[in-house]
This record gives sequence, C-alpha cells and structure tokens, in this order.
Amino acid sequence: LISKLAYSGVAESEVSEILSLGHCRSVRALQEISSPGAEIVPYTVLIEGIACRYTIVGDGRRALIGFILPGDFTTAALTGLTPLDFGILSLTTGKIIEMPCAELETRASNNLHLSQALAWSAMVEGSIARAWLANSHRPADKRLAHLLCELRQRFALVGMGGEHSFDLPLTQQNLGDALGLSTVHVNRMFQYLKGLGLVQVHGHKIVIGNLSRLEHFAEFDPAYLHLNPHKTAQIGSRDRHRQHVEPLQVRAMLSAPSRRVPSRP
Amino acid sequence: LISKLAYSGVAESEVSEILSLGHCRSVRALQEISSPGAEIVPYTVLIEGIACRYTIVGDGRRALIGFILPGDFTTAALTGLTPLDFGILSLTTGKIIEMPCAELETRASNNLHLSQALAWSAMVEGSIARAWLANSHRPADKRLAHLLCELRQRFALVGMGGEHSFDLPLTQQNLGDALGLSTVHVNRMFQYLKGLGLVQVHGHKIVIGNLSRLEHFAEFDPAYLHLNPHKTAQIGSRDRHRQHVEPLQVRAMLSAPSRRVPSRP
DNA sequence: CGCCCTTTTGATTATGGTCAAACGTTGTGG
DNA sequence: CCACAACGTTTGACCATAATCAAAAGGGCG
Repeated sequence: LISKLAYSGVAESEVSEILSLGHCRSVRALQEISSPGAEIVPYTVLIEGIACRYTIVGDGRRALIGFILPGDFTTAALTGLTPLDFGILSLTTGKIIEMPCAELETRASNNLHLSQALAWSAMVEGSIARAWLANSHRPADKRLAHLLCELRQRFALVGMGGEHSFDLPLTQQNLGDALGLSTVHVNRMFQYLKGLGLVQVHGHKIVIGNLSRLEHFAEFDPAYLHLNPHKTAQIGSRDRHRQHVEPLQVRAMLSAPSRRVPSRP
Repeated sequence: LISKLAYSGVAESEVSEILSLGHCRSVRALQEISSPGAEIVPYTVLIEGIACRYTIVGDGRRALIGFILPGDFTTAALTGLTPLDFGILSLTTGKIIEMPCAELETRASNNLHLSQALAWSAMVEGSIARAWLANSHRPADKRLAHLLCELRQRFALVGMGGEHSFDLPLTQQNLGDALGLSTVHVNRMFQYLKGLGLVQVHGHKIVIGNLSRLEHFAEFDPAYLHLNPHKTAQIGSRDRHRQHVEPLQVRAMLSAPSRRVPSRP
C-alpha cells in the first residue's frame, strides 16, 4: 500500500527516499498522535485518513484549529517550537509516517528542495490559520460553506475528489468543533445550504452542483492556499478524467513549492 | 529616537546594524502599510504604535486577524508567500522600518542568528494565530480577557508595561474587530470584567488587579507565546523597577530565540 | 435483530447584534 | 475662552443568531 506512490516533477525520487527514513504505522479513529505539551515531536506525515490539531477550551470542549489531510505534515516545520501548544488527533482510521527530527533536519540542511518544502508547508499552514480566523467572523452558513470549499480544494490537490464532489469522512460534530458551532446548528446549516442548492450530501460524499456559486457565497478565495497556477490547472483536468489516484499523495506537499525560489530577483 | 536602543545578549550590535539596512518612516493612524494581494512586501519592523493584519469579510467589515506590536515584523518570514493574503494597517500613529527583501535575505543566509530570529518570529506568529482560533471558541467575556492577557504579556516583553498595567491605545471597535464582537458588546464585556474586579480601565490604561486571577478566568496559558524561562523572569523584575524603556524594543524579537539551536540533541 | 453512533427535528433559552440616543473627551476655529 | 465638531464610550430597548435540551429517526455493524 505504501508503495503506491504517484509523484510529479523532481521531487519524485526524493519523496520516497525521505519517507523511507521514517516508519509507517496505522492509527485508529480518535487516537492521539501527538499530545499538547510534548517536548519532542517527530516529523509526521499523514498518509491516509483525516486528523486534526486541537486545543481544549472551557469545560473540556475540543476546539479544532486545523484539519490535516493526506500528504500534510501534522506539525509542519512547527517542531522547534516545543512544548507543543496543541494536540494532534486522528479523526478517522488512517496511516502516518513518523520521521525522527534529527534525521530529517540534517537531510534538509543538505537538500534545498526539502527545506523549501518544509518552509512552504509551514507558511501555507499559517495562511490557512489566518483564513480560519477571518472565517470565524462570518455567520454560520458562510462559515460552513467556506470550510467545505477549503476542504474540497485541499482534497482535490492530492487527487481525492474533484470540482464537483469529494468524500468527507467527518461527523457533523467534528465540523462543529472546527467551526465553533454546535452539532445541531451545523446540521441546520447543511439543510440551509441544501435548500439553496449549493451542496448535496450523500452519506459522506459532498456534491457541489455549482462550485463557483458556492465559492462566491462563501467568500472563498483559493489564493490563501497558495497553489501555483499550473497546479491549480491540473486539478480541473484530474477531475474530468476521474482517474483513480491512490492515497499517499505526498506529491502535493513536496512538488508545489518547487516553483518558488529562496530569494526574489 | 531610533538610536535609543536597548538590546540584550549577542544580538545587540547585530540589531542596529540590520535595522540600518532599512529606512524608518512614520505612519499615521489607519494607514495601509501593505495591501492585500501585494506581490512584493518588504521586511518591515514596527517600531512604535500598533498595527494589525486584517482581511475584509462580508459587506466590508474589517476582521483583524492579528496585532502587530513594537518590535514585531509586520509579515514575519511570511514574505515568500505572495501575493499577500491579508492587509496590514496601522491603528495608531507610529514608526516602521522597511528593509528590502533581497538585502535581508542575503544577510540572513550568512547569519545564523538572524535566520533563526526570522524563523522563530514566524513560528510564534503561527502559534498566536492558533491561540486566537481557540479563543474564537470561547464566550465573549473570556475572549476579551484572553486578548487582554496576550497583549499585556506581549507589551511587557518589550518593556511597555508590567504585570499590573499597560497602555492600550486601541478603540473598543478595534478590539471588537479582532474578537469578532460588536463594539457595543465589547463595551458590555468590559463592564462585566470590571464588575468582577478583573480589570480596570482608565482611558487607554488597562489596570489588572490580580493577574493570575484574570489569566485563570481567561484560560490564558502564556506557553503559546514561547517565551523562554529566563525571558519571562525578566519581565517581572522589569516591572518592579518601573524603569523607563524607550520604544524600539527589537530586543525581544531578536534575543529571545537565541537560546534555540537549529537541531535537537 | 439490536445496539450504538449519527443525523434530524422541534421547542425553548441565551448570547450577542442592531438601532438609537446620550454622554465625555479632545481638538479646532471663531 | 467658548462653541462646535468629531470621535469614542456608555446605556437601553429590541431583535436575531445560535446554543441547549430532548427526542425521534436513520444507518452501519456485530
């Protein structure tokens, strides 16, 4: 299963090499991957499933402060800032690869592409956090719509879904914890969005009739995900062909930043 | 005014040297320092005053997604991720130093301390963003209290205020835009916190009778600001002596990360 | 089949938003 | 020096969005 990799560009051979540094393990749903306050956090890539960053708020409510999708680092280049100020939890069953900090860091210092990838990953993560902050200032309906747009885009980036649909194995409670809404209200907002004809929900499959209409409604501007143009273009075509893409699209993580050079002209 | 610098540790001479790379200019209140979508964003340090990162949400509401205090970079090491996905706006009159990207970057590649400082700065910024996300899941009273705790701590870090009071030249509208609350409700929450004896407000001066009580109420854990222990200790003593510290405490930014080494043992 | 988890719905409450007006402060100009 | 304008704070009345409580209805899996 791990061997079914699809890469693009120069990163192809590097990725498998780098991933072989760590060891892969399965996680069940609701398993703590890293705990808040941890002093040593290995570089961890999520290969399959969905995880989240969270902090506990108030009485014991779990506030999700970010989703981790296949191909994402659980902590980006955040390591170095310990103790960890949040926890990492799997939301579904999945697979992760853990790499010791020291090994990846020595390798990064010799490998420009890798260090760029790590930096880029951290920056996109920060950018997403800012977008979520802005989103928290929106009313519930747009908030949910915006999150759906983001997840669709990020899933599409790693080949898991296209423009019109994607699979979202999260409960409405998970979404509520991420949006700062009650489960009940998330449900009502789903009804509302369905009523507007913006989304359809079939089990865990989210279907979007008219993407640009949904994105306009949500005030979603994909710029904050900092996909580069040719990358974005690929997403569309990938969708049209409906090709099977296996899990483990570390490609997106390691190839997207390859266009960016360390210093500007 | 710029020459009145107070540094600590090894960074002292470096800081003035690096700052001399750029040129200082004054900004008035509500002046756009960098605009959303900008392709080239110089490294900019705020020297005096308060600024914010913002995005426009909904009809035209300004959502503040971060405060920039004296000694902070307006964009941390975020540059590199253009176009900028937010705007930067001064909230009071102030002073900034702008440094061309190219110069600072070439210098950073030769200077370990500097590149560490930039990375550290970006990481703390990300950490603050996550704390704000968690904060957006709290009720309004705790949300305001938490923000006050953070601002107090960050001001204290650069010598602008101590444990029991600090100057906050922001309007309640500004705070509301940051917290996602209406101006009216911010005011009500101030009344409420006053009523609980947690804060007093005298003009722009915030007075905190019992800091640990306020921090407990706000669920504020300063760990997310990633101050190192000796640094945190200094804040208290600085307060007790009530010594005059001039603006321009770039010290905090460049000295705090100096304890952190690039790779762990 | 039956249990558990999730989704859905309704009724009620509460937190926070909006509107409007009064009050204080500061700064400016006659 | 006072009047006025502009801005920020404060207060009250009312409204709206979303939370809570409770219960029913699906849906997957042993």
